[in-house]
Amino acid sequence: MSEPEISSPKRDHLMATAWRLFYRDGFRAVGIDLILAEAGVAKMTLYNHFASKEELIVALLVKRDRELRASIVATVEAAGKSPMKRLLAVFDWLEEWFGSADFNGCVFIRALSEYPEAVHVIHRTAWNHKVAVKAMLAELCAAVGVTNSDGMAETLSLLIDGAIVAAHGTREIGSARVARATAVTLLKAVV
Amino acid sequence: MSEPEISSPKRDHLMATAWRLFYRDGFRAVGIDLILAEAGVAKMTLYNHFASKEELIVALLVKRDRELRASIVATVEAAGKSPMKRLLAVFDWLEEWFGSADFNGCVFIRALSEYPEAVHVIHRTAWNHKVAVKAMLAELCAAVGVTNSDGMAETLSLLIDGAIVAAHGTREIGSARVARATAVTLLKAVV
DNA sequence: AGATAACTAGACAGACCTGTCTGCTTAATT
DNA sequence: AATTAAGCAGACAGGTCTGTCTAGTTATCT
Repeated sequence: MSEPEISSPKRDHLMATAWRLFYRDGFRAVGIDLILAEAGVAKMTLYNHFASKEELIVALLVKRDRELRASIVATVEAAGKSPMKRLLAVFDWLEEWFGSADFNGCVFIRALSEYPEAVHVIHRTAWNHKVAVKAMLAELCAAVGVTNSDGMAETLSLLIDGAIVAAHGTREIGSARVARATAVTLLKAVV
Repeated sequence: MSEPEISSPKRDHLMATAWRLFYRDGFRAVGIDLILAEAGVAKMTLYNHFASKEELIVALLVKRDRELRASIVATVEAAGKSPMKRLLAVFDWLEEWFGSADFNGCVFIRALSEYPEAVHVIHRTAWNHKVAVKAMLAELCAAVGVTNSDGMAETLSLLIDGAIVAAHGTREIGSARVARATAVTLLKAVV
């Protein structure tokens, strides 16, 4: 409800600061007061833009979902026309992400973890992202010529999420390459 | 430090109560006071057994790690002598776990998420579990005759953790079957 | 110049947090 | 019977949490 897409400098700045702190330390670990102090913004400004901390978190997840998928799409497009190269570009994107300086796991998996109840709006919002990514993968699989593109997308999703968890646990990029190599093996078997 | 393996009724009861609440709601979401109230135990009793909340959490993760791996081993042993059946029994174990009434994700992935910093003792303890499971998988793979058993174990770990995340997001057991079918495909290709 | 909207600082409520301390009771052991 | 260990209830400290409210300030628009 309420206007979902309004943008303003203060709102954007609050979201950027909140994102940085939440992603670094966790949603429950970071309080509103810290976000306000770091952003240099008054408390009522936050509560004029967001009804609650929960709504702020949901807005951040929705925004991050859009940006992340757009980033994947850009990498896929840059990979050229070959459907196979385009699909595998997702794993290259993954490897680059794991290697970035501020990588700290997947915020959606972490949101699922911090708000574990199935009915919680943050839990559901986080899972929506994974569903959307799986749909992207299914399209890329279909372009490659995979008959059961939904099934293959589901499998690739497992590999990707597993690789993200491993990268968070080890701080190494290797799991992206393992996932990619496994994807190649699986795709060779069906195309 | 301090005696790591002491067991007492009060300590066990505290750990059981704490486990239930932490697993249901999360580590940061559950306070010491709630655990004490639910357990019917005085605060000083808790702090006589554990130096801090953090130490309690670590003790719970270590205990859960032992129990969980023992449960997997039991399932593997019950699967008979065929190395392939024993390896695939892990995925049957997974499916049964996903279907259990109180399944609420993997507490280790959730601990990685709630304590995202690499150096945090809870983060490291949680990851230790994943390393230990991977070692189990490598042994089972070697018994099957997989040459690169460590590599295959790494891949299967990705599938398993991905399946856990998916089961937590969907509350459905299907991801266990997808992971199992993928494992069969991969194993057929190398054995 | 007057009105409107956005932002500010800061107090405030009421609850919760972890961890410590004290004084008392129970139970087992010697 | 005396000692020791374990657990009890509850106060306490010092801080943090989300969210509300007030009153004053800036800036824009008509």
